[in-house]
This record gives sequence, C-alpha cells and structure tokens, in this order.
Amino acid sequence: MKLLVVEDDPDLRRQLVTSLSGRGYTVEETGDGEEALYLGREFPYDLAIVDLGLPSLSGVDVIRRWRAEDKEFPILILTARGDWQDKVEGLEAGADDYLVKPFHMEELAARINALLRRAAGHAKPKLSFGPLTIDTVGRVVHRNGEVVSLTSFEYRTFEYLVLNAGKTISKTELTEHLYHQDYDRDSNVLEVFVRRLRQKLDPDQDLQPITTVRGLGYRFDLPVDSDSK
Amino acid sequence: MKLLVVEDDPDLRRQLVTSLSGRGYTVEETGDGEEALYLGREFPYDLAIVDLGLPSLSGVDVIRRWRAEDKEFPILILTARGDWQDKVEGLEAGADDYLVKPFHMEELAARINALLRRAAGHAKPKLSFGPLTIDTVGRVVHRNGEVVSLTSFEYRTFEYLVLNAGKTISKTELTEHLYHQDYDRDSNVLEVFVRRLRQKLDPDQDLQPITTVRGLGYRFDLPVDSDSK
DNA sequence: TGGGCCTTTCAGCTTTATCTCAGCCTGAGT
DNA sequence: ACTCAGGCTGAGATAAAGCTGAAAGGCCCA
Repeated sequence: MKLLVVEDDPDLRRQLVTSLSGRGYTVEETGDGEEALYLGREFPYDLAIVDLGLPSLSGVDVIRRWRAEDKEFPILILTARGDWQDKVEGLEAGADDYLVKPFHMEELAARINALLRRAAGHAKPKLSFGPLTIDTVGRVVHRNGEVVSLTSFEYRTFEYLVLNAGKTISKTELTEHLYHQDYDRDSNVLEVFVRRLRQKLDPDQDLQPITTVRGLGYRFDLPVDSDSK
Repeated sequence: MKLLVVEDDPDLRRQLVTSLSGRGYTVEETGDGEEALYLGREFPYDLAIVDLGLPSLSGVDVIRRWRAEDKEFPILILTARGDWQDKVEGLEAGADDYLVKPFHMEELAARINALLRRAAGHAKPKLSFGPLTIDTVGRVVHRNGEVVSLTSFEYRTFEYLVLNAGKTISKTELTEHLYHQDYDRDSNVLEVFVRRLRQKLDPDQDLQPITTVRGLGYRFDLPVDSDSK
C-alpha cells in the first residue's frame, strides 16, 4: 500500500511518515504543491494525505487538479483548527475525508483504514493468480483459500513483485524499495527472502510464480485473474 | 537505455551509478562540466542527470549549450536543498524535471521512468512489431503473448536495435554501447548473441526481424505498430 | 532476563550466461 | 566459377550469479 503525504511542516511530515511507515505502509512525501501534483499524476498511490495549508500551490488546487485528471485514489485532508471553511472547500474539490489538527495518529490510522476499505469496493485491492490471492489492504496472502503466513519482509517483497507483475524488477530496485536506502551488493538477503517466498507460496513447485532473470532481476509472472468483484 | 550522470561529488556519483546500473541502465559518468558538454554532444544518451552545483562550467550552462545545439534528450537536474532559484534557472535552460537533494533512489528512478516514458512518445513504453512486443520499462519481450526469455545481454542487444529501428547499427557501435569500454575487435561475441536472439525471437525464421548488412552491421527492420493507446 | 520469531550472514554448492574457438557457409568482386 | 573476407554456427570452458541450509544476531514482548 503506497501513500503520499503532502505536508509542508517538516516536523509534522516526519512524524506522519515515521508513524505510517511504521504501520507498514510505503510512504512518499513532499512539502510542495507542484511536486505533489506531479507525483500524484505520475504514480499510482493508494491514498493521499494532503495538508490544505500549503505554500505556493494550495492543497485544494492540487486536489482539484488531480480529480480533473480522473485520479481516483482516496484523499484525506488535514486542516488547522479554525479553518473549517477550507475543509468544506477541500471536500468539494474531491477529498474523501478530513481531520483537524492536532490529531492522534491512532485516529489518522483509523480513517486511512476506513478509506482504503471503502475504496476497496471500487478498486480491486485483491488480486488473484491461479490459486494465489493477495489482499493489499489486509496484507494477507492466500493460497487455495488458506492463509499463507508471511513475515512482514516476505510480504513486502511479494507485494512489490505482484504490483509490478510482468515486469522484471532488478534486485537493486527491490532492495531500494524495501529498505529505502542503498543496496549493499555483498548481501544476499533478497535471495534468501525470495527463496522463502517461493517455498511458502508454492511448496510443490508447480506454479513457479517468481521467475529469476539472471543478470536482470526477478519477475512475477502469473496471469492476473480478472475477478474484480 | 543509456544515461549520463553529471555530478561532482564522488560519493553521490558512485551511488547514482551503482543504483542506476543496478536497475539495468547503461550509465556513463563525469564530474566535470566541460566533459559533460563533450559527452552529451558526441553520444546519443537517452537521458542526462545533471547536478547544478558543478565547479568550472556550471550545470545550467551545460544544459543551455546542449539545448542550443538541439540535443533533445530529457534532462533531470539535481539541486541542493536550499537552492530554489537554481532549479528555476535550470528548468528555463531546458531541463525537464528536477529533484532536490537529498532524495531516495527510488524516487529518482521513478522520475527517470516518467521522463523516458514521456520522451518515448507519451504513451506506454511498449513497442510492438507484428507478433513481437518489447517493454522497455519492464525489460520483457513477448512473442504472440508469450514471454520470450532473454538473458541480460540478449535483451540489451535487442533493445538497442529496436530503439534504433530502421537504422543500420555497426558492430562497433553496438559493442561500444553494450560494453562501457573499448572492446576486443577480434571477438565474435556479438555475432553469437545476434544468432541466439534470432533463434529466440523467431524460431521459425518467418519474420527475420534482424537483417545483416554485410560490412556495415545489423538492422532491426519490422514495422512498428502504432498501437499508441 | 529469557524465549521466540524475524532478519541477516556465511560458506559451499549448482546453474548458466557469456565468451572463445575452430570450422563452415555465403556472397560480392574478379 | 573461384576467392576470401565477413559472417554464421555448434560445442565447450569458465567464472559469475544465484541457490541453499544452517546458524548467528536482533528485537520485541512476556
């Protein structure tokens, strides 16, 4: 699950990012309206959290323009205590929910959950590939209906591969995504995780969901069942 | 895909090169403005990453002069956190996007992708030729819907030929592109790879996608389907 | 403080992509 | 038709890339 945090106050932003990534979300951040616009336009977020009180391009404008371009991800807006007018404006512009500062992280988390769950109805947070199913909201993987118990790391590795199904993902890209930092070439953690994933997802080795492309990376290759229900 | 990295800080430069080449790009690098100018002028890069804070010839000047000479490759500039103004100047000089240091490699990669995609013809970076399809982002080739399993080298060879479809590419050019440095002319590796490519792409020999031009090189010849949708 | 699980490291092993080589084929120029 | 440089082909060597099992290191929670 990939979130975008748009907040100009560096402290609050850091706090948001820390808390949310601690809860297992992949979080990207910006403090700039223009950049937010760009990011939301180019990348597939599952949800955006937008502070309305941005300098330069205002949060409301950002939202309006995303919506004008048919970006459908849920948007949660943050407003300062007094400014309820902003809130109305924001909702009219296309936001889905709001939260007044200051707030508890718990509450934010709860609303994010609710929004994602609701969005799940429209979108398709559950993907299936033959006997495999991944629920990106619940962060659960099923195999023939049974839960496959994955560790956090295994799950995130798998999720990234699945979300990029059909593409070859280099190990560098994968590790950078998982760790958000440089890739230590002399480690083979990834290989170990891929191995464990393969064992857990496909103990009988009949599906071979993850292909190794020597010299390039890994690729998740099963066809997506279009059971958008 | 060939990128040029222009960055004077040795650490950051190494990091960039490592990460990007790890992601499968062919990367060349320099820390010097003059040299950057020369390289960009002489070689056909698909994209350049330029740090604006260069010593001697400044990044902005390099860009300006490239653009004055009608070099069209996308340019992404890097600026230090504070230097807002530089960014504007850089964009005016002809850069296409910017990123403020420090940044995550993942974000850089995402922007590079977006720029390359945009440059490629606005649509998806997927090209097809009759039964053949190449996805330059996912680094996958399909033939009648089935994945053609190419090795890293085979893929890069094919990609280069495809991106230069219609042009005859000399073996020297190909090898120089594929290997960052000079290459032993007495080897016939290329021929070997071209052979394997032909076998894999066209086992029945009915398409003949790669033509040999005796004494000159190779040419990829299938008409590009304009499936820009 | 101790136990359990998750993550990372390590060393040895297997696989295979790349490159070399030697001989064969082909076609342009005589 | 003959020549010969340029290109093609198949088989094999080799070293890099990836895999594996076990064990060490961390972290969290009781």
